[in-house]
Amino acid sequence: MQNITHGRTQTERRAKSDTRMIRAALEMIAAEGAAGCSLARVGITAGYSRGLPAARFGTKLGLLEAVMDTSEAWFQRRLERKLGDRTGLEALFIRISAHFAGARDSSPAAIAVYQLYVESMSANSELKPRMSAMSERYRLGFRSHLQEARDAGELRDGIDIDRFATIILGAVRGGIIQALVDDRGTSLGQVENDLVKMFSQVLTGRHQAEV
Amino acid sequence: MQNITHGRTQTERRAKSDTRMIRAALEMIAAEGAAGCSLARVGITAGYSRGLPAARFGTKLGLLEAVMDTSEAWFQRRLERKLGDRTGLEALFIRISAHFAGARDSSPAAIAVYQLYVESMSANSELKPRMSAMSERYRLGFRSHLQEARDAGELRDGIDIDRFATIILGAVRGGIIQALVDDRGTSLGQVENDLVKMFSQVLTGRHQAEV
DNA sequence: ATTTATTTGCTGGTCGGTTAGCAAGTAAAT
DNA sequence: ATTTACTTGCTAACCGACCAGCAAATAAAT
Repeated sequence: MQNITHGRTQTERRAKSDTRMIRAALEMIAAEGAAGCSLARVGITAGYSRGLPAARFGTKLGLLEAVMDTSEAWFQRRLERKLGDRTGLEALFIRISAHFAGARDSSPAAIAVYQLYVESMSANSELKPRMSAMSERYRLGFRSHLQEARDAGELRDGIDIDRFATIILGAVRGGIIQALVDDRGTSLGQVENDLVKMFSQVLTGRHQAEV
Repeated sequence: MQNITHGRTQTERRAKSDTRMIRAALEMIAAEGAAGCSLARVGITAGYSRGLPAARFGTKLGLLEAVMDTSEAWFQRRLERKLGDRTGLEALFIRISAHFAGARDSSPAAIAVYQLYVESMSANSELKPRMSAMSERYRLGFRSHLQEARDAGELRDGIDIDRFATIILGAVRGGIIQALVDDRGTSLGQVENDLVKMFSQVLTGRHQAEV
């Protein structure tokens, strides 16, 4: 094994091996699903031994949870940078775009999280509660923008913001998954555009200018 | 092993073991994903030996393909019965409901197919082309109703029926997956109702009577 | 109708490969 | 010197796939 530990301090060492292993796991999950992502291969692919992932994350579930946490943090950072101080409907559409952007960059992080998301649909998935909690955080993100939009008078009457937050998140995720299954990247932008236009019309009650 | 071969003819025997194994596979996939569905356990659970699934379906991929074919045929039969001779927007909404109904019945068939659907998102999934083809058939189902609706003058101007078929299928599947991940059955009906209302408004251009 | 030949449904042993997880040991930083 | 990062040896379990062979069902021959 070569000397890959150029970072001198222990904390740097640990951080470096952590990120390398997480990255390897992300790509492996994105390519073959969670089942195809084995602890041993993660260690080797990251440039370490086959035993390190188990030593670091304890169990495979621990590794998957670390993957989830890292990816969600990465998405939230990117989202906040894009959002700036925008609020209301404008922020809502930026948030929709951020979800699509994550998938469009073909960033393994986004694809892997979707993989884990859908796999947690299984009845007895150990990461189901954690995934459910993450979904609720995403949903509340949309909900907060809808609340801001209502306060700013941007919404037509009769909009149930809780229900619409659910619908929007579901439609966004469904569209992304569909595009990923169908053919990589082809219609992702198209679907994003159409969804934004549709929700704009539905939420405001009037048609938007054709683009 | 009990005498489970009450059907005397070979064709009956084969049919019986086929359906029993497919059913076992469906439940296993629904509960633990495709990876957790092993050939050996399928055989045992179905009441046969662990070697039969491999002898019958050849490979694991063969079993998964048989599962897909069976489930899609089941859904299509149910759908046609519900559709009757309805066309246009009415048929569109019935079709949406049929997708939700499949999931709501908690029928393992529906859940297993969703599981396979999302797992085929993986880059190198061997059943990706087959799943992609099935998605296209579903999409064309929605598209045909949109075409009928346009011919009947039910649609407002400016509706791209190809794009909308994509959007509708994605939103339906996304909503179902979300409900399955979140909590079994709670919001499935709610999401179905909201989606129908939303698409009704968007496609016709006018608000529907509140329910 | 009875016997014989052949096919078909099904069983269970086995093999090579992979897995997660643990324990013991080595290398590096403090 | 002691803690921390990391590697290696190992085990028990499981996987898909292949195989030889048994028994029931079917076809052919008598």
